[in-house]
Amino acid sequence: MHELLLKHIAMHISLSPDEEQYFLKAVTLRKLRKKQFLLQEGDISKGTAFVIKGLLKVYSMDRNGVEHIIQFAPPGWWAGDMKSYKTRQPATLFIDAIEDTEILWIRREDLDQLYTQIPVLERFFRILAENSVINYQERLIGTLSLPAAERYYAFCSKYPSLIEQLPQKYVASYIGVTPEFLSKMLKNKTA
Amino acid sequence: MHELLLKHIAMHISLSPDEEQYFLKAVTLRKLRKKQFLLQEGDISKGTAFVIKGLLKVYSMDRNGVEHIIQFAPPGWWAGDMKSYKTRQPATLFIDAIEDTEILWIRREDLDQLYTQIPVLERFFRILAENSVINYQERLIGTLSLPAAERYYAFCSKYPSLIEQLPQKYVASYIGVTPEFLSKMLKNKTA
DNA sequence: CGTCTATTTGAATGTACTCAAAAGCGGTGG
DNA sequence: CCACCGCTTTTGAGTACATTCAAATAGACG
Repeated sequence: MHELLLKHIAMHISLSPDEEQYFLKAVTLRKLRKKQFLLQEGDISKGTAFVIKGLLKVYSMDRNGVEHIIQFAPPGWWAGDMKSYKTRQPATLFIDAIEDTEILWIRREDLDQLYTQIPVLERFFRILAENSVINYQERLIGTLSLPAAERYYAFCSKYPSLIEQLPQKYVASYIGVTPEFLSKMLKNKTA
Repeated sequence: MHELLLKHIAMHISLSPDEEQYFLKAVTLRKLRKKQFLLQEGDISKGTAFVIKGLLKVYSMDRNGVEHIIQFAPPGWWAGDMKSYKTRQPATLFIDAIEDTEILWIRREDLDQLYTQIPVLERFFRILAENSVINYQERLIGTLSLPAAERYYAFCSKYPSLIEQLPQKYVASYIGVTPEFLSKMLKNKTA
């Protein structure tokens, strides 16, 4: 059940079997039903989730009630509201399950402790955060410099499996257009 | 000359005087003239810069030759092409000096060594990267959900000192509009 | 089936862009 | 110290990409 997490960690750092077990003790399995919230705006995010099954979306809601998806989290990905997590302020993001999902949950206090007990975990999460920076930079450049059609194709080639799995309107939200516009766009390109 | 860097580090972790000196040994002062490049597309980024004086911009160039600024780096900020730095692939970003600038430069090999010699530096750069993630997330949400005028006001309130220092066209690039459009926008709002 | 949600379609609209040209501003050299 | 040059900002007209709103159609699920 936790193999995916250990494998994921082993991609970046190496832990002794003892350390692995110690780390896993801090982690709890949680299940979310489709449409269930992991976090809502106003909550204080008390931990971080590692998805092992299913699919989460992380999004903000604008003042017109429109969702803007900033991340999908399929198995092997982390999801959280980093700002709320770090500052202990109310979240500005929502996280919910697109389908029935299982996550491994780590509370902030536990992770903070682990950092001192297994210092190499600092490296692991440093690398994770740095990779995340790279991703957000590239996405930002896309929204600043590419038309919608090319953002769509970039998404397709970057996340081919998600395209098949996701309702089109979520892809529209992610690339930053209305569902209506994405629909028309796809029709024109095929014709 | 290096006080700003030590002060910046001390905000997040504490180093012994010995560690501080050891860290500073890995750092070299470099000066850039206005308009001089620190990094160009195609270069392989061999290090990271901490600005102590002046102002850098980090940007990408689209196929029409238009700059899209992804970050300004005034004193106290870091600048680099994280992707090229980590993967050792040719950079996709440019970095140049908006005005005469002084930076402290750390090469990747030296920083990698320092991570093992002063492990708490992992924590420092983890925190830095995490804060960076928060920033990019917020900016992404802005570009997805706010009209240009509000992105402009958000920029003004977040970076009041930069507004006075920067040519308007760079602000336009950062918030993701053409200089012409920003000019018209400001005229209308004042009138 | 029937209901709920997602997708499609169309018409009207709006926000921001392109291109071109004029005006403003700052620095430099004569 | 003024004149000129280069760069930034402004202005205007025409255009394009994407949105809004409304309604019809299609799919999925109980």
